Amino acid sequence: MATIKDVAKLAGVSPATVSRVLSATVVVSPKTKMRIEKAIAELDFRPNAHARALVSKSTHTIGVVISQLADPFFAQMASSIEDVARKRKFKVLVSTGSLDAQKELMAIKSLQAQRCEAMVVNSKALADDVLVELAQRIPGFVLINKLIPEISERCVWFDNIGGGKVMADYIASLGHSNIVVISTKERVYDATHRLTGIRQSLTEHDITLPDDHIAHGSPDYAGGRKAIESLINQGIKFSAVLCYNDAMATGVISALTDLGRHIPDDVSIVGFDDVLLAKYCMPKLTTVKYPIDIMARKATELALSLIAKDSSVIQIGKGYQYKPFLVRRESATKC
Amino acid sequence: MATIKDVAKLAGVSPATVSRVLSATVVVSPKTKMRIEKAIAELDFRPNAHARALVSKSTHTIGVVISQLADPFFAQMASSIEDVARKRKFKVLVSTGSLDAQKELMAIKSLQAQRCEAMVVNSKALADDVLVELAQRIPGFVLINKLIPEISERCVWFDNIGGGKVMADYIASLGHSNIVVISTKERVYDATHRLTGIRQSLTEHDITLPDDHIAHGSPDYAGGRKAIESLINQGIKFSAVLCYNDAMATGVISALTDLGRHIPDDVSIVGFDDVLLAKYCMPKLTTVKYPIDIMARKATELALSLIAKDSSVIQIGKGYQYKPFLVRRESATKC
DNA sequence: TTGTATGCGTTATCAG
DNA sequence: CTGATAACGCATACAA
Repeated sequence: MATIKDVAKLAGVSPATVSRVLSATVVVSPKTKMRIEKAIAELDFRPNAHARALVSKSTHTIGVVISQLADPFFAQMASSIEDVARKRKFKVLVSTGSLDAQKELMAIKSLQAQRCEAMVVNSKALADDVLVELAQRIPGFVLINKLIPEISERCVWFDNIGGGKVMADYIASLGHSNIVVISTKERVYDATHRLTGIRQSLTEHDITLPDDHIAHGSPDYAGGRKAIESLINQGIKFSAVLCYNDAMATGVISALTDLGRHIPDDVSIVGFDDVLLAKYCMPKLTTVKYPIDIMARKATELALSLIAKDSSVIQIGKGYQYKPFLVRRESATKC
Repeated sequence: MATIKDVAKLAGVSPATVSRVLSATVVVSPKTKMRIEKAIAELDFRPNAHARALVSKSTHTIGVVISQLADPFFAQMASSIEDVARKRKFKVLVSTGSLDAQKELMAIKSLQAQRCEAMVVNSKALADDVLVELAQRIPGFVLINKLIPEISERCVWFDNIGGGKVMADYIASLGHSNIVVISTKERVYDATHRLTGIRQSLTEHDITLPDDHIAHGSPDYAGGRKAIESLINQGIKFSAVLCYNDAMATGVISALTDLGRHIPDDVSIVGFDDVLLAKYCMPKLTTVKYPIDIMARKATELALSLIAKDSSVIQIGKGYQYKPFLVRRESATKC
């Protein structure tokens, strides 16, 4: 690929002048400018971003760390980040961290090696103190899935406990008292927090939730199926199912329907997240809204503002917590 | 951030020696090696990828161009690419091109500026000759959504015409003859090819498909709803609906169900793509499998092999066409 | 085994 | 307005 020297030679000027028309920061005579632009086009020249990064010490790149891209929830998140990044002329580097602390750290280190200026990370496995250290070391580091008090101004998070409450409150208000919970062990924080919220709410409503009314599974369709089947096989009776997420809820619906149970007449089901799926499935899911798109946008803007040189005002806030709310659709009804 | 010089100074050696332990290509005495590694850890040093790229002329980066990340289909594609890339220690740079030729070109140019060695692009809007030129200029360029004869060995594509046939053949074999098609105008190639396949099949079965039996909409849930509603409002009768994709199919199911029609007893519906959604919705979608995960893996491997220096054997094939097949689930039945 | 010097492609500083 | 020249951080050919 052609370099700035080639362009300079072809246009009969010095590399410095070519650089000037590229950055458009200094005035160049219209004549030579035209000549240079012609040479650029002719050679199909593209300024080497690495050389630029090296000398300018700025890469205009934002890194994204998520566990997996294929999950609609994370895809939505990545998409929102990409959207605001692109509008600000930032490139997006994606690194997946699975659910493994080692891999997550590798992902972040790789992003550091690329000299990403900003970083939005959804960490499932890294210890808090490691994340705190990382945040201190990396100026544009923003955490998107949890609050760590020491770096609260770098956190954007969702009130999962409140989310658990919302779903349990609703189902209690519908008159249900035989409730089961489909949870997961794979996304530690989220799941335990949601469960905590559920327990709080149920206690307030004087509804008991025995341990054997809680089943675990992988946080997807298959996991939902298996979990609800295990509950049924144990002979547990229930009129309402509170699910860790929408995907599991669809698995529950499917398993129950196969067994001849009607949703929501026989059993009410509440999901969590409100991914696209929730609107598409039948019956449409009543679920708890997790505004990941808005959160991802905010996180990206936060990360970008942290590294903005032109902003004289540095805002140190207390972070951004987002609240859940119920989306009433068709999968839950009165007992 | 610390540089190689800082490390060298701290370890009491020359930068060259540090570089040697980093690349692990030349033997360094165990003692100095240990000293250097200690210094690296102490300074939390990360080799600057840009400086490396500049001098080594290799970035180990693969670029991905897709129209949008939020769509489950593209998310799956990006995920598969990322997966094989990571296993080969390649970074992934994502650029979205919407459905606009200008933006797609911008996305590719940006990836070029980053000196991506490989590129997997799903182009919806760029003209074939532009793509051919791009492929010729960029060694690791692979097209994932269509065949362009001039660069067939750089193409991985799906037989959309065959896919249209598969769905129409099936619905015809079930005895349906009043068929409507829900298509879209937003993804030109795919949609017209699928429609072509449908027409071919129907002609073979002596079934007519009047133009007013074809409705268009955005390729999503809402588009499916609107399209089928417009058909109904026109008073068109049908017992089977062939949809451009699964998302539209769910919209159709929803609209029809709202109108009291039962799926599949009253109306049979066939989707396309077999995204996750198809398994989750109710009734589960009978659909045409589009093996995007396998295709994306293949495309990535192809792109990577194109730039592999160590492969003495260069395979010039005729590209990779993937065939559709029907996934029979619950949304279609005998007339 | 290790150190020195050079260059990768750009930008920025300083003269002219 | 334009042209040398140095510097960014690293890898490598060449010396030692």
